[in-house]
Amino acid sequence: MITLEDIAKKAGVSHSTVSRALANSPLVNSETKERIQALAQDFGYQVNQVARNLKTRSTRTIGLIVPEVLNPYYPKLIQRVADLVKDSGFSLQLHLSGVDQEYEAACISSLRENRADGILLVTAEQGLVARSQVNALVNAGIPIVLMGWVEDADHIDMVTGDDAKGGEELAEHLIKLGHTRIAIVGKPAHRGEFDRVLGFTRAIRNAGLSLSDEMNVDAQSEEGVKLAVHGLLNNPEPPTAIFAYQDSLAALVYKHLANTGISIPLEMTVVGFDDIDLASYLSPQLTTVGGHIEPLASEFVKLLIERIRNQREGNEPDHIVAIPKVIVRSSCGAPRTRSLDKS
Amino acid sequence: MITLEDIAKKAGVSHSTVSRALANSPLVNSETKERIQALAQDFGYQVNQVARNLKTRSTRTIGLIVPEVLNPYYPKLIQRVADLVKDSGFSLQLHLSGVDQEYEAACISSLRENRADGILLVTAEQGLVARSQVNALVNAGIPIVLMGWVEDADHIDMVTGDDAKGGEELAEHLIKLGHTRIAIVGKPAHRGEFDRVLGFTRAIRNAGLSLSDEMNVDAQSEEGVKLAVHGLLNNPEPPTAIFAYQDSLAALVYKHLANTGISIPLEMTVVGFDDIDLASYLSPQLTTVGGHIEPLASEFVKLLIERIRNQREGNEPDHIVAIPKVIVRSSCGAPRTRSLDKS
DNA sequence: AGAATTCTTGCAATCGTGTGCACTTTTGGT
DNA sequence: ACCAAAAGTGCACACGATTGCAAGAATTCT
Repeated sequence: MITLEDIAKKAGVSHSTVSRALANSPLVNSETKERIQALAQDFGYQVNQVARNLKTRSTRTIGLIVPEVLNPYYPKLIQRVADLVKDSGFSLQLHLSGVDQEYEAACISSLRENRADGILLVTAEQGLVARSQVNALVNAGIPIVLMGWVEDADHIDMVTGDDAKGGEELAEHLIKLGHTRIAIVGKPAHRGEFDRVLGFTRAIRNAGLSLSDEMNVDAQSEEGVKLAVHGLLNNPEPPTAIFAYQDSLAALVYKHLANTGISIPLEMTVVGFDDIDLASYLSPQLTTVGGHIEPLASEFVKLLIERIRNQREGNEPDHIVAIPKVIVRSSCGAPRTRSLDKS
Repeated sequence: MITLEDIAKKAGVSHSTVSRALANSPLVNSETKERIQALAQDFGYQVNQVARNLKTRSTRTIGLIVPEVLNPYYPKLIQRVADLVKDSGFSLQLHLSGVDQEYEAACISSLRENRADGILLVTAEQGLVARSQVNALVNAGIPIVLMGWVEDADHIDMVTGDDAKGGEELAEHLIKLGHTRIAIVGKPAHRGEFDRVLGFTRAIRNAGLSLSDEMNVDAQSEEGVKLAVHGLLNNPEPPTAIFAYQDSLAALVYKHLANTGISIPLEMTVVGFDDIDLASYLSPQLTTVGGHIEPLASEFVKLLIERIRNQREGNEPDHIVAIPKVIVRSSCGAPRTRSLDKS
């Protein structure tokens, strides 16, 4: 690999001059500057960022830790974050903390050792696993922003989606359509999902409606959803709407309703949560809650980069909350009413 | 940030000894070694990989360049690659080359400047854009492996999925079921898709069947698929099977068949290509072609790491081909025949 | 006891850049 | 022509680690 020194020899100057010339410093004569730049170009000189990083004590790299990438929620986030990071002139170091989450701490360590300028940490179902490592970062003054739902983290910058509010608005949408018997299907695995249900049930109770236990069924596997749906349909008073609080579960609900010959939305309204791509591929397209990933990702990156740029001011940790929106598609109708067209 | 020197002072030894102690070198007395290790632990010493990388002229980092991450094909690949890279003791630097692909060259430059030990480059629809940069890498002896369909690249290591073979086997599957009038829907955007159709049509011709022009319709948008499906159904001799050569298109075909009241697979067989998650969420589950991402990713990483580990032997560039499999699900039936159960 | 060997440890150079400081050359003002 | 200011360049050190070599201390052997 060709170095500053190599170019210096060819140009008959010292490496300092080459360094300055390539940095376009006004300290070097414009003719020699051009000569050196041309030479570097010709010989395909590529700066050694490792050396530069060592000298300048900065890497212009930010680390992104995400649990996994198969759940379509995360790629959306990654794409957005990557674009923003790139636009800000940083590189992205991606780490997948894995399902077991043991690895989360190792990811943080790796990023520290590699002197990332800042860290974006997306917590997974278990919440914040590597709490002590994160605290160490904060104490060391290394910028870090969390994304997710983390308790007892007032001292850490954080962005969060307000799933409770989203659930609430979704319930209000159904109530406005006239539904009074609404079922909830799923099994909360993390704080966000728990909040969705919380907001949803709160809105239902606020509307003076009741939510009996048999309208609230656990289900996570394909088989579980099948049993849940059949159970609901066999109820003496079956629901007119089903809230599956993950889109992927809603897709399974679709499937089992189809097997039973029940039409959506004519005979049953179904809604989900997350707005993954699948939601608009389903037929009929699924009404769901989402749209907060983009603003969330923006704040996520923006906040971190501000911290990196000047750590001195605004020392108060920020907690930013994004409110998701109900995305109305064609899987909802008024209860037990036949409408004329289905397109 | 705390350095070797800091620990050395606290331990009353030189930084060389600390370095050796932390590397668990047999050159240092076991008692002092333990003392130093304990000290480093207590003070939370984190090695500066930047400095280490400079000295050792290796970063234990490999770069992965992928066009984007919203197409569900790529996350699957990324997850697999990330796991393998991690297991081999490397870090992953992810770059998204973007849709315009101008940025591909910039990604390569960045990875070179950061002295990545090797580069995994997934080409996009346009094929290999940054050809000159890749050639420069090869000339400089920097390990790089391509994934995709690249012409005139005999001198570069490459892994490729044999889409033609996959298309062929898919066609044979349909022929075996008894189909004779088969339609193809889509619009080839890159070499892989082109190959799928090529293999598919070849198998059809080899079976002595014909493929008229009106059975081969362009479509890529939702509207396009709608028109295509309606056109096919209104044909005097409509097809009994439709091959949509991306799963996402197949999903649209599903939707428009449903709108027309045609049942899959009783009245129409539909098959796709890619095996994205969507394929098994559809109802009925979609028969498609896939399963080669995992082996492809494995070879991708394995090849690169072998090149990194010892560049001397096996200087012949490798071209590895993975053959995808037909994944039979429930969207296929015999033509125009009513079967008894639909599960 | 003296010499040879083995253990430990420190010194100093190195990786490739960036940059303060000193030094030389050029410019400009009188 | 002389001197002050400005411009251009190189020297040398620093960033934080690794590592060959030498040297001192401890051990073993004759």
